[in-house]
Amino acid sequence: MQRFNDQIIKIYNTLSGKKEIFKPINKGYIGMYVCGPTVYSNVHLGNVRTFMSFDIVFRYLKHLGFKVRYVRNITDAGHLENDADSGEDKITKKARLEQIEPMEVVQRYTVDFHNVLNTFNFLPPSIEPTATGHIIEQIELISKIIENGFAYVINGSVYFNVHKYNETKDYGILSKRKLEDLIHNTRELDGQSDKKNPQDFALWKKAEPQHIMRWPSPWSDGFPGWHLECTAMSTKYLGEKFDIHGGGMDLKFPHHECEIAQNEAAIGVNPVNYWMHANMLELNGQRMSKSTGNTVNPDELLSGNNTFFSKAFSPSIIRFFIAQAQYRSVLDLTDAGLLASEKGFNRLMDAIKTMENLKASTKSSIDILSWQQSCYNAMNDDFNSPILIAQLFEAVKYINQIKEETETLSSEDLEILKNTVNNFVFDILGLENNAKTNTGTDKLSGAVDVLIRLRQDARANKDFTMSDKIRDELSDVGIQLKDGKEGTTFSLS
RNA sequence: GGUGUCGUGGCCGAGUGGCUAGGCUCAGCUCUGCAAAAGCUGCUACAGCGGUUCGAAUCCGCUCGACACCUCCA
Repeated sequence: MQRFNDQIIKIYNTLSGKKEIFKPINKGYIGMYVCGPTVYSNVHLGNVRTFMSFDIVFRYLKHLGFKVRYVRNITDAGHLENDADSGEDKITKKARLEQIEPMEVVQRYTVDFHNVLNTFNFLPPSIEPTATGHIIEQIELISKIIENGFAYVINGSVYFNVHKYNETKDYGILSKRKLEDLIHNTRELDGQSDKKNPQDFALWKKAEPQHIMRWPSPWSDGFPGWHLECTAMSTKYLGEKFDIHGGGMDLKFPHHECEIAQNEAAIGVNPVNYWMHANMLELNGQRMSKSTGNTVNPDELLSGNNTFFSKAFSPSIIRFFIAQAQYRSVLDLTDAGLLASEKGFNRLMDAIKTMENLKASTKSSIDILSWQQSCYNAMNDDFNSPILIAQLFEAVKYINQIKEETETLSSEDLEILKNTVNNFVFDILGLENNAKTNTGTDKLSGAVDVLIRLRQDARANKDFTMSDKIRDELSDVGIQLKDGKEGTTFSLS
């Protein structure tokens, strides 16, 4: 269904600093590239937030009927510890520390990454290319940049000439930096450098003799620079110019700035129409940092096995918590915040369960179509998921009111309500109803229904000791009974 | 030091020149055998100080404060 014809999407473009109306290069098709992880350690929740933001973008665009090619790379080589020549490739360093083959590092943390994303119900990207799988493309790209005069070779390494580039192009166009300021503020790094200027960055690094990850090239046996892989792979799979490029805020400079420079230097075009940057996740008001221990891994949060949180939280509750903030805002992960999200999430899920059994009326007292459009409006406005969730709670109110018979919906409108809620909650936000996915739920509900009937009998006989005993003991094992006009229902807490 | 983002009610978090999201918490009421759930109602905020405007939390300036980036980072 081509719903996109009816919707006007606005995206906050880092390049312009404004919300812009989104127009894909080819009608109905979207090319989207998001910088994936460097697989040298376990992903943490900050990573999860960024990728989740773009997962929701991907899901929404697909829902609208766009054909989206979503490319998210795996950086498995070339990402240096720092910019000095002594800087070691992150993967190589980890391999040396753990005394294993670099590709074992890559394998281990790629698997971890995929496991975590599966747990959080991510949609897989269309293509997930690796840096090591595109060495040839990267070498070709470097050759072009050298040919065009924007890079130089020294001692087998190739560096991008930022100063030369800035003479005719704008280095800093994305991050709003001026080369002048960078020159004055670049910190002196230890170790001697082959670079002509500290602002120059590596396109190809000659490998030291002990370096295991190495490939032959016209300049030396070595490995590609980090910024290069994204340019090579985005060009290969999305073309010289594509629609959306996403990533974490922290990649804006220098990584994304360098991507633009490389593309301009090699091909002569700015590669991306819309740059999107997801903001950081904090833990208890402070930046997540491995060095200070202020960090929590997904499995620690899901198992409750950590020192920060009072209990374990399910993946959907974390997803819901993240979606309650706009992707461009800093979000603070706290126990109180997660507990509040858990309650809200459960209320939403209870309402969805209630919704399935609602009775239609002959007339509608609610303007369901205008409510439905407000859901789209929320997402159209730079993927504003918190507003969408506010609208979903409007629906919760409607559902309860219809159940209480203070509002009515025709069968046609009731279908619209159901479809819209299900689309936005499950397909677009990617939430999962935990009760639904529990195995054996049918048998469980059968058993609970028996207890509910026994309790009804007891209540009819005014044997409240017995009825309360049933209620309280079910509550103790996490089953909560709810008495309503239409009888008693239950939910799992 | 430079660049950028931001300061919203008890908490979390949207929004943005006039119609003032939502969640959680709290209080009251309705319903109920009692609870819970649900519904209804209440708590009316935008750091401070100036300015622009008929009107600003929203625009401009200053002050104070927070954060990010400038070195690898989602």
